[in-house]
Amino acid sequence: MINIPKGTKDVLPEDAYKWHYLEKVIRKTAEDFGIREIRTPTFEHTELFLRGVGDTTDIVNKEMYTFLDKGERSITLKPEGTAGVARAYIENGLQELPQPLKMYYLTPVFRYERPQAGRLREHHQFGIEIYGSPSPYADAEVMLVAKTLFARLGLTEPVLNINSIGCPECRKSYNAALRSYLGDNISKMCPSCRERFDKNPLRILDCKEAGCKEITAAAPKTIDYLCDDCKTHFEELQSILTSSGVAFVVNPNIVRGLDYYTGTVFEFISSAIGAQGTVCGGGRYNNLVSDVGGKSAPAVGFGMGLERLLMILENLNLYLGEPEVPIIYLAPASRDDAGFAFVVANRLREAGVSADTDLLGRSLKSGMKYADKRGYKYVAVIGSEERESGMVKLKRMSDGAVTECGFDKIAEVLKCQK
RNA sequence: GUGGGUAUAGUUCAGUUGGCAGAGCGCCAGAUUGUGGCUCUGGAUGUCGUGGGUUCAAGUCCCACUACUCACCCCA
Repeated sequence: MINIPKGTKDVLPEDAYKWHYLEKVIRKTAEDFGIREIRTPTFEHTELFLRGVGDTTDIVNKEMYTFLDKGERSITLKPEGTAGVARAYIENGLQELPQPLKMYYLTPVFRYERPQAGRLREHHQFGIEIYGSPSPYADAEVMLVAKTLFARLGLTEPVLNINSIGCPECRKSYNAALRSYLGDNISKMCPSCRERFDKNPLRILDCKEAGCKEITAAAPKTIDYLCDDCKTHFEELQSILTSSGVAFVVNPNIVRGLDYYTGTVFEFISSAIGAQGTVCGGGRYNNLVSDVGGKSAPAVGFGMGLERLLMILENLNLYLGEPEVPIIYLAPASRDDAGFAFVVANRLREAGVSADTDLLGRSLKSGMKYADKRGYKYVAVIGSEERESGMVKLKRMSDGAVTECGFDKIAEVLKCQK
């Protein structure tokens, strides 16, 4: 028995319609904002993620699926969606198109993690990217896309948390302030915080240890150390959100774990799923394009976890689309009729009607049971009577109502009735 | 990488002080004429996670391993 790799999931035929529904609403929402799809490869050169995502992040340090291909190139399965888009933006000269350039993607992403509720080794993300606009309106629009999508799915619940972690300039003065605030207290904090102190002090704010939380409760906040430009940007963003009716809370502890963020960061957090409540996370990354070798361009975007989103919808019993049920089942009256039923089914498909017939040599009664369980809307028995008279009885399974028509009229009748 | 929980049929789960491996759901077939749902009858499906140990005897007790799961870290 070979089983499924750890942290991956099968989507079975009986559940696939939920994904189709989700993807349909997502694409429509993106397109309503004038955002077009971009598809980039599932794997990239490892170097892209080292430079894009950042070589101090956990994602790059311990979670990437990296291997040498047969040409000895170091290849990595994408651990997030943004770096590949940035690469494509540069490589295809998209900077020369009218800006801003608004793109979305739907993609699997891969991270070598210990799975738990809402966390997988392969999951799927919907992401959007706006390149070429430094305006806080772009930040706000990105958040509005997520909020609009949630609303269309019937969700009001994920709470928008926003923060600004400032540009590299603000960061320097902030890190100094934080280190001096923590001072001797750092020795009382958890081991990972002590490590963060040197490596990435910002992350200390994100610690969930009770003791650390106590110490950081009154710690300096990044938003109090913003340079004038960053400060103005963050204030304008908040007023745009307010006037657009997008509710939010300023959460100074949102710091994000990817190095490319500058300035605005945000998360939509849900309480409807386990401990992993962030369903959408993003922000601004004005240095990413230049970091991966392009001409500097401002950018803002988010990634949204589709498995988590689906989990929320399921937990809240929200609409998830309709199971895709076939229209008609042609039940052979006997084994001898199977061949004719097979031909009739094919004619119906050519006429644009989804049709099935028996492939197992079932009895008529068993065929009826099968059609009932599979959820066909109609059943027609195909046998000697029908062949002789040239007429079939279309039985509607919901109430047993029967419509009689000629073989050549089946498609027409079904199209009218469904 | 760290910690807790769990592991018996396709699935959800019972299984007593250690004594012949079970149920519900699902699946298949049937209940006289060519018609589903309800009901009834019958049937198939097991390396009791794997490997050791204790014992006359282990699904049950002990040890190790593996997998799953939840949580930490981190992220969506």
